[in-house]
Amino acid sequence: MTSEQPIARALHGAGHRLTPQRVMVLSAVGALGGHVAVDDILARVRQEYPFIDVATVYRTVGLLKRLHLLNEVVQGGVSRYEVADPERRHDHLVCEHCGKAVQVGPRFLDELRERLMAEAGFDLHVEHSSFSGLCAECRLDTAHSHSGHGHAPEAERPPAHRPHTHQEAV
Amino acid sequence: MTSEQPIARALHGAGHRLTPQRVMVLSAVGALGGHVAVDDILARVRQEYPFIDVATVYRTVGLLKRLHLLNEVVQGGVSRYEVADPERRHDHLVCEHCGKAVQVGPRFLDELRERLMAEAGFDLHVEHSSFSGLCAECRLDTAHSHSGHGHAPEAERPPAHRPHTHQEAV
DNA sequence: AAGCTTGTTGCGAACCGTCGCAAGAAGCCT
DNA sequence: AGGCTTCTTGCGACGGTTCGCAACAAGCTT
Repeated sequence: MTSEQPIARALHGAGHRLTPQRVMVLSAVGALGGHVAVDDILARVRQEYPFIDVATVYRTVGLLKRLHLLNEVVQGGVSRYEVADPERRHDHLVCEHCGKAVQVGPRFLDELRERLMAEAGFDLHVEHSSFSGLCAECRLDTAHSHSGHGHAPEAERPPAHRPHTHQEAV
Repeated sequence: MTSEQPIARALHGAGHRLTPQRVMVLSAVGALGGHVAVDDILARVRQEYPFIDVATVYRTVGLLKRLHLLNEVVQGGVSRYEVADPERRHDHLVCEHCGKAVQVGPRFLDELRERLMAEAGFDLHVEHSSFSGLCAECRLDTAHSHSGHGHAPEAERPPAHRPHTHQEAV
């Protein structure tokens, strides 16, 4: 199982060094699967190397994200990570109510990207942006009285459950 | 200048209380103008009421945001606020390089909203989402070698300048 | 006007993430 | 292999933000 070929190439290609910590962080995310929090990564890596520091994990996931080896999903203020599979690119819509991350295909946001580029000259980095709202389920649950979507300040969203790692595909 | 009519109605309408702190925070944001950081709000309010706490300011801007009296702009990890004017709604694209917030009219993101709602059943809250990328200026500056936009992990973005309060309209 | 209820405040502690720095180690060049 | 340079690591400290809790006060009720 010497599958650290890609990470080695990616790091060296960008002038970075291949360190055990980096390999361990990446494979921890892979092993844990889904959307993994920094804390979970830390705990996992410490199973085989107890001396790793949180700062290192943060720096590493940041780097791996910039190298497109990891994707970041910001869920309720905290960041979670997943291994980036270019074959199956998808973006995340995070529900403010239940905290779940809904995955959508590239087609939704690519159009936005192109429009922003063409009309505002702004190069949107979809992977670094965060899309927040209400998922289909919670939208129906929360559908009490709503006269209209006007400006009259009134509606508040209920607090979230803060689950651990939920996902849902579209 | 008894213009706290709206805030009173907004708070009461949503079952919240009208407190001096809340009024002061809102008018501080208005008085300071532009995209205001929590620290600035705190300092400003303390000029007339030195006992207010940071936590209160945070709780208050959070509440006023939920009531659509304030908009939040997340710039490089720190939140800034501006008074929400429904007449001139606009959304923010934050540049990862220079930290500036580019304002764009509603037309860009409304379409995305509708599409996500129709096709994924997801109710996107544009005001709570964050759009990150490169502004026109920085995109040209940063345009060194870029063979293609493929998956080959290579490109990293340079560090930001972290300015204080920059704005730019489109 | 006085009482009660419940949302709010201020405070301190906790939390997530980042920074600066000195020690350690990748990778390069003999 | 040995040495050098420069990137990384681990650590402690710090910044922005949130949380828990007891004291406080808005606004309702009488």
